[in-house]
Amino acid sequence: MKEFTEPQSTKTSPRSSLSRAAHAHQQLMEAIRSGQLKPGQRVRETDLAEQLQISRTPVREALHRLQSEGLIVNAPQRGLIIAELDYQQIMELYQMREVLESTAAGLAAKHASEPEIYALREMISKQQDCLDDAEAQAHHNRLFHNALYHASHNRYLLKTLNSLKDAMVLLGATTYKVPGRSETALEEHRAIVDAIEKGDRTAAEDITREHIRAAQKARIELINQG
Amino acid sequence: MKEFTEPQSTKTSPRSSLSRAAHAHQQLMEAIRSGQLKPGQRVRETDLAEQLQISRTPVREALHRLQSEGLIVNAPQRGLIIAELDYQQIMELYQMREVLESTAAGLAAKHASEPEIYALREMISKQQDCLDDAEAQAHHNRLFHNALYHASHNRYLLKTLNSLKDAMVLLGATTYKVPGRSETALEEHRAIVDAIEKGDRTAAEDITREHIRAAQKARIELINQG
DNA sequence: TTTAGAAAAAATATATATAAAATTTATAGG
DNA sequence: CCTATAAATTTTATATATATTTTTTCTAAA
Repeated sequence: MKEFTEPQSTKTSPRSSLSRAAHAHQQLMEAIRSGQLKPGQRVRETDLAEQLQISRTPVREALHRLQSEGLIVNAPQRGLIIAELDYQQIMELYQMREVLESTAAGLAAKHASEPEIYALREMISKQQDCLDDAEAQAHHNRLFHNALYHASHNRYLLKTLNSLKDAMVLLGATTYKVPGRSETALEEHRAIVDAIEKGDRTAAEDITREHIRAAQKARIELINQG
Repeated sequence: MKEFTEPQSTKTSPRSSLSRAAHAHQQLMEAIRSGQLKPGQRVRETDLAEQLQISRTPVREALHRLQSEGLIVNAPQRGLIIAELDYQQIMELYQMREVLESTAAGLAAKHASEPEIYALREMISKQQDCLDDAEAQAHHNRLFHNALYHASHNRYLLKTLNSLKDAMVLLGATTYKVPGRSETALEEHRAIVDAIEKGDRTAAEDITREHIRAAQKARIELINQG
């Protein structure tokens, strides 16, 4: 079996200060994101150890971590496989995001510092600059949401939302491929930050809830098209 | 150092079909719950391997898992220690529970099946039967909340709430030790199930939010007494 | 004393070897 | 041709050995 292609000088290649286990985890996440590893596909310690040129021990740790994150599941009669989310589970995922992201925005409206709000605005402006590139949009979108999680100043919320974000990798194509979604999402981000800046908790919650619902609708559209 | 006392035939001794790693994890959780391992205390692979009479490998896995669950943290200059939650973090924990438990109750009002509602009532009745025993109350309380999580029919919510429940172990003494808390909590549980049975989502959410807030107040009371 | 730095000690990360499970394949009986 | 069972194979779990890294201890200079 062929080894994972590891693009050299890209921003995706952070480097060797990482433990081998952490590195393996990153590589696997990236392989899932890029589609080199597809949902349902089997994953074996031995294979990965060989492909990544390390021993089985750190691979094992990475696999355990991915299991606890729900990206890999132990399928009876099949062994470890990349998790396949069915429609129901995807809806549960968005339902959860709706609750948690709106909570994060609401808390940010109460607790975000001026520099944190500034950072959110910066990200929106970066996103504005690449409205035509769906992948870049998705990247900046992730950064925005991450900054929002931090601004909530609740560590459990932060951790859980990060975990949900990772699970989103399993869904494949970004919803920014849906025509018009980029522009709408950008507007929604602006409205969220406006509400946070005003300290309007309820508005921040409501707008964010609608933002996630819109993303969910775009996702359903993508699913129904195949 | 002395070995962990492992009470034999109690309900806490599930047995050997478990992998060693899973067993180690259980033992550690139990040691934390029982106070044999206290927050801030150092935890070493080698020690545990010796105490549990197994090799370092499964101990390592258990420790990693506890780390990802937040029960153990890697303190710079000190190594692995049992996590110590400061006041702020405890508040964040209850804030998160407030959001998630109320969401779970709201979803249960929409999706719980008749047998699931029946199970909730059974648990309330069991709890009624041991109003004088704080530990037993705490046990039945955990079962009740667990059943509530399941009734929400959202796997991400279930998983996250279970994780929060585990983190609660770090808080030590149960809030059922606060005079009158048992009786009040029981009434609140009844009100929650009533709302669920009626399919009244908003009521289920509101009552549950208040239930968690009451628990938080009891917790604060415990903290302030030392 | 205090503090920087080297040496020693301890602990963790990784590799590899062995044991135990689980899965697949092969074979005999229906 | 199907089914059940056992042998063979693969894969994972655990143990142990080795390599790195981190912490501690000791020493010497300020």
